[in-house]
Amino acid sequence: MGRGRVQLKRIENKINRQVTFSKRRVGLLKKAHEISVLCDAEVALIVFSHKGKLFEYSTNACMEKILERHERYSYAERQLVATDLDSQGNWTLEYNRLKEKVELLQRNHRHYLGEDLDSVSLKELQNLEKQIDTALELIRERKNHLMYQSISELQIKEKAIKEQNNMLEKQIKEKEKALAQPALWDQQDHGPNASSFLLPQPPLPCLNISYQEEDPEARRNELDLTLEPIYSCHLGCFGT
Amino acid sequence: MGRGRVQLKRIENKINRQVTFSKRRVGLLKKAHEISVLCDAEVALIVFSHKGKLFEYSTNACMEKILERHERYSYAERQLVATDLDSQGNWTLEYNRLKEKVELLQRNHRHYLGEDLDSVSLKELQNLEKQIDTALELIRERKNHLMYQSISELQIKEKAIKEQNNMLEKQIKEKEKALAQPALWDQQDHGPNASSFLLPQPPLPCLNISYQEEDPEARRNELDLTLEPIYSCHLGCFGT
DNA sequence: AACTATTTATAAGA
DNA sequence: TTCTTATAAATAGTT
Repeated sequence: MGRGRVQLKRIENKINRQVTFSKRRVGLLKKAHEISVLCDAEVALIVFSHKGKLFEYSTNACMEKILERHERYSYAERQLVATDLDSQGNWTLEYNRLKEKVELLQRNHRHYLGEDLDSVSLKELQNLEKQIDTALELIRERKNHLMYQSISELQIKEKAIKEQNNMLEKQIKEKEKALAQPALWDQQDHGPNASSFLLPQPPLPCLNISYQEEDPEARRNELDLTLEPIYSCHLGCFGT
Repeated sequence: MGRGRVQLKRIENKINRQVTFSKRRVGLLKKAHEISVLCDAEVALIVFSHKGKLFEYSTNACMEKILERHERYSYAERQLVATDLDSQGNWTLEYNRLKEKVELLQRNHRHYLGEDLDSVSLKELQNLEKQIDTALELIRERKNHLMYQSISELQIKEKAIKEQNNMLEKQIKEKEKALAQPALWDQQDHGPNASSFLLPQPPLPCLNISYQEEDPEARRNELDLTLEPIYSCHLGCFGT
């Protein structure tokens, strides 16, 4: 388009290149806008001149949103491509893939350990962070489970110990009664009280067993009620 | 270019729009490549079709690098613009930006609630799911904190109650002693023992206070030791 | 997807 | 830079 054909190679004449850049830049941005409007597409166009000056166009002027979308899309695509190749059964490809994969894994492994991060961009770092977060989720789930158990057991213990307290207090009351009527004590109360003094534990095991049979489920449900609503919260947003 | 002028407005005929999109998309990508080569410029072009399919071009196929460069550039620019506007007091621009932002936030908010997802592709949905997972982290952190507190408190309680048990058992022993020597009881032990019978609680508050002053820290550190190693675990990776 | 009449983009020149 | 103009390229409507 213009006088004479254009060869697709760098224009060596500096002035010429600059002029062509200005003209084509306008044309490119215009076309980007046109396809965006005509075809209801979302377009983001970024152009850095040779000198490093930035020119950009984006549908509805929300560059960040489109880049964000691209970020998400290309991340997901990478994962799909990886699984796609699995089902092809091409062994040469498979081998090269495996080699690449090993390298990737090693690199990732280092990244997961926080090493070799010089070559990792901020965005990639952010992604890395996310991935690690996700990995943590499983661990946390397990941890949570253990913690719930721990709480349940502590609560059971607590109950049992309280029960034991009550028993002991009752014994004290009995002693008090006995002391209040010292005349009767010699004949009646001596035997039973001596045995309960030597063996104060018996009530505890019995209580433990009965609570473990029955209470843990109720306790866990109680805790779960405070857990579930959290998942319906909605936080965070794309835009800055 | 073509038979008849084109009006710059959305093509309502669906088929027509799709065809035009295909044609113009090729043209646009070609032109992006041309300016890149001819003028030694760095170009990144992202196009999402109406249906959400991605098409992209980037100089030397390094999209990430260019987007990063843009990120850096536009961040610096934004700060300049921000300070500029502050001193200019250009409220119209500011207003429009705010309006855009609100719209964006609202759209995102709906997506986070699972509404309005018709225009969101499967891949984007998968990513959205991930983002929500990440948002959950903060909530879980808080929850964990509360759970640790709960455990600590239960353990403190447990200790205090056990302590109380010990006290009560001691009292029983004293009673036993007193009963074993009924002759001495009338003159010496009556006053003190009666008061401890009427007020069995006093030892507990004292213990509670001393534990709350001193034990929680030790307890929490104990728990943290089982927590920290988890964060240094390395799981998951990019490729599958 | 291929054709073709037109419009549009732009290279070169001023 | 901007305008002009000849010409190459892109593409809308059609087949």
